[in-house]
Amino acid sequence: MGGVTALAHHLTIGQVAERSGVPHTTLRFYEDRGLISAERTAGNQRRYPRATLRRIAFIRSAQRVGLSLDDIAEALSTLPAHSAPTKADWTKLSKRWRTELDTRIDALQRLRDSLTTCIGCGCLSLRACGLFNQQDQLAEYGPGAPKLKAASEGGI
Amino acid sequence: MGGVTALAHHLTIGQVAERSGVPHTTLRFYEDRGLISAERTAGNQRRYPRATLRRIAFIRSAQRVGLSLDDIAEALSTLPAHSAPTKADWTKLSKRWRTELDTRIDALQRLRDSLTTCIGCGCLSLRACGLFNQQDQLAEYGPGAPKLKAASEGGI
DNA sequence: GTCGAACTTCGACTTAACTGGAGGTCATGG
DNA sequence: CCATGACCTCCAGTTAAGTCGAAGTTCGAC
Repeated sequence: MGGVTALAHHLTIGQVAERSGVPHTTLRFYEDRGLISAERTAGNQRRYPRATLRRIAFIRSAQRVGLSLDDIAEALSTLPAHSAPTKADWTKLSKRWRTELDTRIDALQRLRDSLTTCIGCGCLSLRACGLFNQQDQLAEYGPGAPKLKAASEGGI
Repeated sequence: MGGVTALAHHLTIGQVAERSGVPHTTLRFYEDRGLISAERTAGNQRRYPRATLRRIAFIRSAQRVGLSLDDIAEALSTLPAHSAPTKADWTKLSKRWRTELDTRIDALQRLRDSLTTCIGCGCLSLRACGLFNQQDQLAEYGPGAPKLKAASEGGI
């Protein structure tokens, strides 16, 4: 119960869980997957630097828009694990993701617009619309569960 | 092997699989989940109306942008299962999804822009940026695996 | 120095979305 | 009429992302 104090800039897992809204079980899971990391006390307990909160916010944001933890882990690997990222760090990350995010935004807009445009243009079959055409080109990039083997040119 | 003929506007599962690019196993799976349906021959084999191809294209598009099969199933339940959807059908579907899709597009753009904007404005902590703020509001809307229960406004 | 909350590991379970195999049935060109 | 390939059902396995519980350890306020 009492006041958990802990060295000002080192947060316990419970504190991080509370502040980030991410369950502590999930934080350990993220650690397993290499998304975050922590120092340990003499007694083997985790202590997180504040920068971790930022990392977690980023992870959740990226997840919300449909990116996998593997993709996110790869991107995050370019950021320093324990200190606050520098401008250069962000720029690097930004470059890698820009295209990927643009593609996804495009797909979403396409879907949304198809719902209207296809009606407007009378091509109810969708056949001439972006919806269909994208389908073919992005082909196996499709849905998201198992294997996802090849995955193409790696870069996210 | 030979020419699989079948009544012109009724496709076999193999034909649908080939034309849609979706494995036949997955087509049966989709049927279980109520996403598509088929008539049966006297011998109990599936025969799909052509409109099914459109449904499948829609399903895959929606999945690609991160919607769950449950969400998609719900939306599709407003469309006629066997005939081509009418303009009114599409309009109904469109209305239901518009907001949802807009929200997702927004989140994506926010993430993308955060990668640049946060650098530009110097708030490397992201704390003042959309990334963080959205987090709270969309809260439980978040990641996608099990339960998804209360989740609360945790606040990152 | 002790007591309870918070922490530790580890392994089993869950959900979503498939994927694959076994074992049997249907359809059709020769 | 029969071989072969496409189809059928059922069920078990996989991957991703968690989630839960047991059993034991550490922390820190009293």
